[in-house]
Amino acid sequence: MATPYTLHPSVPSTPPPRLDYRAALNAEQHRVVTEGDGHVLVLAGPGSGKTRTLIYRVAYLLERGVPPSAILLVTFTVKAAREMLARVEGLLQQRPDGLWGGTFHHIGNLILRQHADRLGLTPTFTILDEEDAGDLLAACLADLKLPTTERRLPQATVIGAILSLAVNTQRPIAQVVTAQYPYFAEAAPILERVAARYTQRKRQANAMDYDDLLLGWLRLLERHDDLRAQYADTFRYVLVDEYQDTNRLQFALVRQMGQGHGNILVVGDDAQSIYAFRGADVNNILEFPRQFPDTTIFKLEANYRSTPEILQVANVSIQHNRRQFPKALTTTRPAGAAPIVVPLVDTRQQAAFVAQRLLELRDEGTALEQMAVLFRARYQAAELELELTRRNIPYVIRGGVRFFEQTHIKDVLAYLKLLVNPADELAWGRTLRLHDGIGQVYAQRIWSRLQATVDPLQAAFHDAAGATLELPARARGGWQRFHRTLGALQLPEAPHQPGQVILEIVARGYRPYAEARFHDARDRLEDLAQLAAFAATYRSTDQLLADLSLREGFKGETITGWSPPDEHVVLSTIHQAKGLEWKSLFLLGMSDGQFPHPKSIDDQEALEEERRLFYVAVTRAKDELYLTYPLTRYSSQTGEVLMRPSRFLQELPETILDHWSVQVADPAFDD
DNA sequence: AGAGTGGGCCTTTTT
DNA sequence: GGCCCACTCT
Repeated sequence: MATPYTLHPSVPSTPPPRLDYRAALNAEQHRVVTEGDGHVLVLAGPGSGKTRTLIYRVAYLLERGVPPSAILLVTFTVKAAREMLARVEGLLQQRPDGLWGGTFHHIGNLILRQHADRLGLTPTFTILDEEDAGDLLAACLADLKLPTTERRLPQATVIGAILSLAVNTQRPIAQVVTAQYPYFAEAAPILERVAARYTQRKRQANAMDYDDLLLGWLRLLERHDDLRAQYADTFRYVLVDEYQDTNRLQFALVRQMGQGHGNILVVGDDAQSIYAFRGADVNNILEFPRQFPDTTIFKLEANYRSTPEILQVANVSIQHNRRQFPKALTTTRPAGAAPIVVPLVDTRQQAAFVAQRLLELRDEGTALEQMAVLFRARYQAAELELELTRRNIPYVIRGGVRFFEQTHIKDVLAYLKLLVNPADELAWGRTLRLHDGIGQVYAQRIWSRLQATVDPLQAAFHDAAGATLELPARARGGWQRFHRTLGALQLPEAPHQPGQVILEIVARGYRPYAEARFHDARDRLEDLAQLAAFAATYRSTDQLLADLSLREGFKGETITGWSPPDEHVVLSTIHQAKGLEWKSLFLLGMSDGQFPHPKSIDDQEALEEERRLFYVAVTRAKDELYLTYPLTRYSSQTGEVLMRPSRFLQELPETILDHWSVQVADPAFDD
């Protein structure tokens, strides 16, 4: 049996105090917690205590004697799982050891490591991230040796996106292409061939991409009666958070995991379904009662977050959507101020206004922590960032480059990968190419020689001179250096602890390489030291690699010594703000042509999704909401273009909004 | 031919 | 703010 996700090692503790569920929950939440058996759909509006309800449900089950290992709690992100388990621990004064909590991918990984052989892999399989998948796809494309001039083909990364969408939505490739990428319609048959080749090469490399973690998991259950029985026996309660953002493949998994016991409780809000672009299907939640006809529906409609004025804007707006569960959110909070619409001359003025207002609010006593600025698309924050820097207002922009996706991190991890999984051709290629004289061509040649042997690691180890590799002098020098590093890592006295292995790799060769290649080598080497320190908390390298592959964590956020300035305002896309709340909220770019996104306006489904995004944005605000938009936009062709307010504003009655007319002083200097 | 620079353009993102 | 592409210089 897999080791399920746990927060900490087990520690014995005294029996917890029995919880007072009545006092902690409202009537409806209480019903969910105590009557949540069978197929249950919990429609939880924003700010309705959804997470609270879920953790009390888990606590309730545990208190009633359900073993933690019989509970499967699936969340949208690793972070959400961690937070929930920590809160359950806080409630029960006891670690819910053995509870299966995490993302679909996380659970899939745990299960697949146990039964990799059934899929023709070994338990040390590598997990490919999107970049790796793209690289392998590019190689597959090359395998097909297509005449380059003949047909217009998507880039490897685009092919990756198409294949991924096909898997996650459980649709044929041709259908995905027709619907989402019509300009590549005639390439569909070639994409099928690329996909087949890709599957083959992944198996050869003992590798799975993210989608395989779900697909492989489903296949295990569908094709192996013993495993289906085993897991039906293991899990007696399945709880799924953020159900509105699940896709069809995930639905199939939920259904499978719920077979037998029939205890599937899903929590979500159809009005907050905002991930269709990556395969989420709002029909999962809308159709849940039809998929499981004995479903009990609970509605959490009491909002504890926003003022009535803010909630009214959200409620009125979302009513313009057709397909949804009817709901009537009510707030428990006293009246406040109406949301404020603020037109500005242009995006610069918009940035200046926001910066100025942030400072005013801070002077009036609102900490920067309690304020955030949201936007539809990342680039919309560029001017604001300049303005905040100019005015010395500390900020944190959520997202950005992920720590583990940076080149230098991936370079070093590639060494670990090939040690754990010597079939991993991407790891070989990547590490080989770090050496002088070895590029795409010679890396490929070396790998094809190694691949032909029984044990590539041993083969590499035994050919110090590269005698069998037929390399030119310069590449042979690179090979010898590579060989020395590899050899040092395989000596009996070589470190096994992953943190030390990383230090060894850096000391052996990556340091000089990084110094020569990166102008910011010092920072990157510091990152690697942080990585080593993080890795030192692991005993086994394969565990480390699996965790890293399935981990969110942005540069600066997770394991580096960097931490945000004490006081800071948050800048975030609306998508990344889901689930969060702030006292004062700014929403930028509320103009037609920016929000809703122009590509969505001709498609009812897409437009409704944009409106849900607006709904998510508005409901992040507790007390104050500023909706700003620039009146003009510059276009290289037509010059200055006048813009109208977003249709999401125009479709609201004037009376529920306040309107400001402001003039902001231009900053004195331009840069 | 290949690297270096500048301008235009931009959905959204987790694993 | 960053990426991609085009254009230019070596």
